[in-house]
Amino acid sequence: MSETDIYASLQHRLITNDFEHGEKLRAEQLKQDYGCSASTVREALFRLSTEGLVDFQEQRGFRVPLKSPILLAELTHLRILLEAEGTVLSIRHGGVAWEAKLTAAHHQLSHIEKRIHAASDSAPFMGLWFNAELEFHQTLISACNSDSLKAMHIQIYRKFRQQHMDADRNFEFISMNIQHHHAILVAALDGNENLTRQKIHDHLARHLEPAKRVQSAELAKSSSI
Amino acid sequence: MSETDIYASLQHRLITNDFEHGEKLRAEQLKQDYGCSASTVREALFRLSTEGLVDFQEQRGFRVPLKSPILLAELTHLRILLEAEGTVLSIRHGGVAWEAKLTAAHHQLSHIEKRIHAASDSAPFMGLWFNAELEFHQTLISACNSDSLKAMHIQIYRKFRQQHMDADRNFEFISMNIQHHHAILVAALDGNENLTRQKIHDHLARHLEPAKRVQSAELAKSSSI
DNA sequence: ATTTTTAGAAATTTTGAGATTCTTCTAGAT
DNA sequence: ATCTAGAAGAATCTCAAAATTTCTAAAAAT
Repeated sequence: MSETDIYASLQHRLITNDFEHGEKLRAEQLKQDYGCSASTVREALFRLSTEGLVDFQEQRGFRVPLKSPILLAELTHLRILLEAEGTVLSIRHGGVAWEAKLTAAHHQLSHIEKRIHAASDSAPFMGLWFNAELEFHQTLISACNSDSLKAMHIQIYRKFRQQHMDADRNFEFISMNIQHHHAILVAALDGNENLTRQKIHDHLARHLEPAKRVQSAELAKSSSI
Repeated sequence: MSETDIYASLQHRLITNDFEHGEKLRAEQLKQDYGCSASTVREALFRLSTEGLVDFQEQRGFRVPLKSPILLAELTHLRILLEAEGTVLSIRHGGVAWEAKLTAAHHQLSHIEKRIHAASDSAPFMGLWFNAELEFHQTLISACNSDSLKAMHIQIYRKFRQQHMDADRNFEFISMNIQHHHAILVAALDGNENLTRQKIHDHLARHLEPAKRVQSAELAKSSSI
């Protein structure tokens, strides 16, 4: 297993909350999991720290970041900013190929969400849902013609997931999600840029405090770049 | 010299173009510069690769990213997006303290730019100008109440600088810059959010191809989050 | 009872050598 | 002349141990 594989594996474990928030990450311990030396794990942890998925302090090692409602709100704001911008650009440059891809991604996600909605226990579906949800949101911005924007978005998305991996399993949430995703799809296929921005905002703003939600909605009305 | 110091030093060297674009970065060579072992340099290079300031390929080491007009355009777009958003938030939350800080930062920058404008050779001022320019743009977004937005901005800014460190030395550029920075300051102190967005856009859009500039201006008129 | 000191334990950082992989160069075949 | 195979050389990657720093908790001092 190479350094890059270990990096990818740790990244996945961090965003699926395989570790506890605040937990110490010791290279000497983690090397057991991967059958390699501590230095190799250390290199991977350094990369993850630059990305913000791991906290690093000199001479006192690595830790999983603590849970923070403030951070979650910040990340939500940035997701709204980047996804709204990226989706509008996709509407302009994407063409039919993008519309087809988006429809497909939505269909897949919608299918899984309906199964969760019907099932008594959503736990076994969470892995599938996770992938489909990411795929849908990535497809939204996939035709924006900016690799930098996409890279920034996935980075924010990962930190968002790390902060927010629970409470996502109740009936009401899934029910709302189905409606939200559908509203975004319809607005985007219709080419209605402002409505698309609005629906992306509405979808993500549920992760903000009620007070912040109003503030953010106000901002939505102002003009941007 | 600790790993963190080496990381910071290499970061600075990379964004001031101390290395050639495309140059190979050998840990075995760089260790000479810092009097440490190759592994320590390697760890720093890994961190920089995650940040996008260094390209990494398994089994073929590290390289300084090539110059790319496309990448510069993408980074410019993201700077406009983040700085416009951050500045509008600062206008709302900053209060008098922020206005004072912004005025001070502008005064400092303006002073240096006027000296450059008067001088025959701008080269000796570039270091000062670099710091003052970054300080001004960071102060714009400093009261946005989002450490995540600031972190994202500095990351984009560094990559922008790495891509764009020349051609910044001619008369016309500095002359325009003085006007641009002043226009942003006035609009921000006036609390005029839309005008501030517009001026930030105008200031940064000079790094876009003429065609892209129009496109970007259109986008500026649409509403955002 | 509270604070400070200190010695031992534990964790982190750094190092340099060995193993592995890639690149370049050369000789022979097409 | 071009292409391929193989060997020599160079760079990269991995690892375990040494050096450094921090942490813990018991003893001493206030």
